[in-house]
Amino acid sequence: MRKPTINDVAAAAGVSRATASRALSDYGRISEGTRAHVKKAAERIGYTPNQVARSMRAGNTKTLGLVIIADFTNVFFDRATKGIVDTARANGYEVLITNTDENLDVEREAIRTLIEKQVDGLIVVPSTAAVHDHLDPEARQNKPLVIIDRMVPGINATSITTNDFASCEQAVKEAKEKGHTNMAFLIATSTVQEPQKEKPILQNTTIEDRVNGFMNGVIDNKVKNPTWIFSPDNQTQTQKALEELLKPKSKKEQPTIIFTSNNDMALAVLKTASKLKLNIPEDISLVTIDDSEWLEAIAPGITVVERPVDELAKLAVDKLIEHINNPTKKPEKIALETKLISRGSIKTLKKAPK
Amino acid sequence: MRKPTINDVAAAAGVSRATASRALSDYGRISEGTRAHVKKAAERIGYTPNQVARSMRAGNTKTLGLVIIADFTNVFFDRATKGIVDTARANGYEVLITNTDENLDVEREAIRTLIEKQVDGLIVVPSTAAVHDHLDPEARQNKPLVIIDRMVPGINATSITTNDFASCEQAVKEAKEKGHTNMAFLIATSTVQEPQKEKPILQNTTIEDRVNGFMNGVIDNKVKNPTWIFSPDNQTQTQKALEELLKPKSKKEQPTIIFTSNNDMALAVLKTASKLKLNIPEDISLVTIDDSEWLEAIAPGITVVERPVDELAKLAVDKLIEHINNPTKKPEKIALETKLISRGSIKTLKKAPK
DNA sequence: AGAAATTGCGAGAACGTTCTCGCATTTCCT
DNA sequence: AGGAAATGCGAGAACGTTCTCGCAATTTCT
Repeated sequence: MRKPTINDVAAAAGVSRATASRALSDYGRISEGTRAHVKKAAERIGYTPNQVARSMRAGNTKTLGLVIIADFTNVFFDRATKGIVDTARANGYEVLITNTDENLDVEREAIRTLIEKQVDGLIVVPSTAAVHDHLDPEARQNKPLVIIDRMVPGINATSITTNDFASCEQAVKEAKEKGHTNMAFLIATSTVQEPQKEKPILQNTTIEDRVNGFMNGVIDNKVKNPTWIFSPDNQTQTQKALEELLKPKSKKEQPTIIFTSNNDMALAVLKTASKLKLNIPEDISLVTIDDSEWLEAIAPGITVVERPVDELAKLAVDKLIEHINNPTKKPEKIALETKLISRGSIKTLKKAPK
Repeated sequence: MRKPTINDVAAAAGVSRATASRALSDYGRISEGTRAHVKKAAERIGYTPNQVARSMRAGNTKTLGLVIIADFTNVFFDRATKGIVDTARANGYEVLITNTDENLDVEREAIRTLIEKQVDGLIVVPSTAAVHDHLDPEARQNKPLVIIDRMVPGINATSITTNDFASCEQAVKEAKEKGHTNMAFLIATSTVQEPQKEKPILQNTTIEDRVNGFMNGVIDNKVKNPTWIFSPDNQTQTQKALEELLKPKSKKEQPTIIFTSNNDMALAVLKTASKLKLNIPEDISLVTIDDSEWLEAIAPGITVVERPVDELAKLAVDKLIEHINNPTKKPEKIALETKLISRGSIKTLKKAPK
């Protein structure tokens, strides 16, 4: 009734447990005859190895832990998850996944649990850049860690991020060249309660990088009076702020283009535009960050800053496994380049002067 | 240098290993004083329990296995994954995830691996309805199994699916009432090499259910000459078939509405419409299955059949845990109701003639 | 006060593997 | 042919827990 163990295989084959193990795991000194004999016996009684016991002995689990933020409005995390799972599998690892919903306490608890489950390494999207005690080597029992998407200053771990700065800057340049002078920037942030115009302390380095890229574009291209809206990642508040922004006023003040810091914000723009009967790009232009298939499919195609998410995911797993195989390997800080994909969502207002 | 075990805690507290275990896991007979003393010692030396060893002894891992299809064009699987991970976590379980990309061999292998890793139960989106030997009780060592999204005829396991039939039928009815008589149906299938008009053997029961719903709607509403396109889930071939369908011809033959069987097909329609400069719904109406935030955000909002994915995910985990806690529990077949969400993507051609 | 019940704790087995030894037996070399 | 080397296999320990027993010390009951 109990499921067969290696002892049962040994008994069925008439050999010792040690020999059975040697036959099944192909190691050590064993004759070809007995090996085949044991394998046949194992097959006959329907034996399957117990990886938990094997892990116990071996001291590794061939399992990676992934702590990530599940957010469907942004395919980045879903794509990253798939990339990580597939790459891990190709290397003989499975992945234990936890979703934090960007909550630090959940993240703490998740890492503790994964460590207790003896994962061989961790990939984490940190929910905040402010603290990292729960990510420090002691907290993770010196297990290798790769953080992705966002940097955490001062952390002792390999990180793989994207360099959004240049592409954001370039997006502003492209808008200016197409004649846009009144620009609005809609930035997601979880620190502020109400949408505001002043730059708050941003929770993570990725958003910070994007804002800095936009700001640099504003300065380089001499954009006058850009409108900044820092809004919580919250549909109702964001849409209210947008309606305020887009409702008819003097031509001088009305923005002709909106840059959003993520797809959630872009969706808010689309919804508000739809509500106010504004068309893209005839009435308002739009640029966002992170590509998604629907951004390409909807007419006229939304211009986006694309991040190399598949490459990032693969690299994260590869680097993690390198660390697992070589514990003395030094951490690296890797930033992958992004790309501005120009589609039809920036209206050409006039030829650029000069 | 080694990380502390319960033996180290025992030594540090000056008690036996048994007492240390009693103190840390809060069971058995132990005095309040020694319990506190041991806990303090554990804290001091930085002890964290080893769940692998615990699993070894206990015979359970508090881990569930999820075998799913990662497909970003359809949020269903991503939402389901999140729902499953979160619900599992709330019940003290972690989730090992494998992606099959709808490949049966990968699915087979994934299930074997998860069983070897001693998961306490499995949730599977079966890639095909045709075979299920790898899902049979022996193959999974009598571990509980819940299959979701698709039925597998003749399988001995709990299944949680959605009843798409009624909503698909209703969608056709609504189109007819708005005056549509020339209808086209675009169905995803992986069995055919080229788009075809004849209904092939469909790989899974969910698609089958949708097609049957559409067909029933066609019959009930006396729709003449519906156009059926069964196409592989492949952008280029599907778009070619669509261009053929939508290119100008006599008014009589031109469909005024397209129903698609999933979001991937809907994206193909959007792309083709964009390419041919056709607007939705002015030039062509559209209805698809499975809601996504962008389907609501893009003007004028796409009418969809919504499936209760969060509920489905939660139910899958709840039922699985019930089976884990009560191995004699009988399998159930549960079908959740879907809902037609009417937005603006069906153009009103004329009032229905009552 | 003496017997009975209760309490607190340690010794040791068990979960299912892998791996190090050691000991026969066989093969090889001169 | 006789010793050395190689081969094949079994006994037993180890990985880190939990849990059953048994025993001494304490408390409770009559």
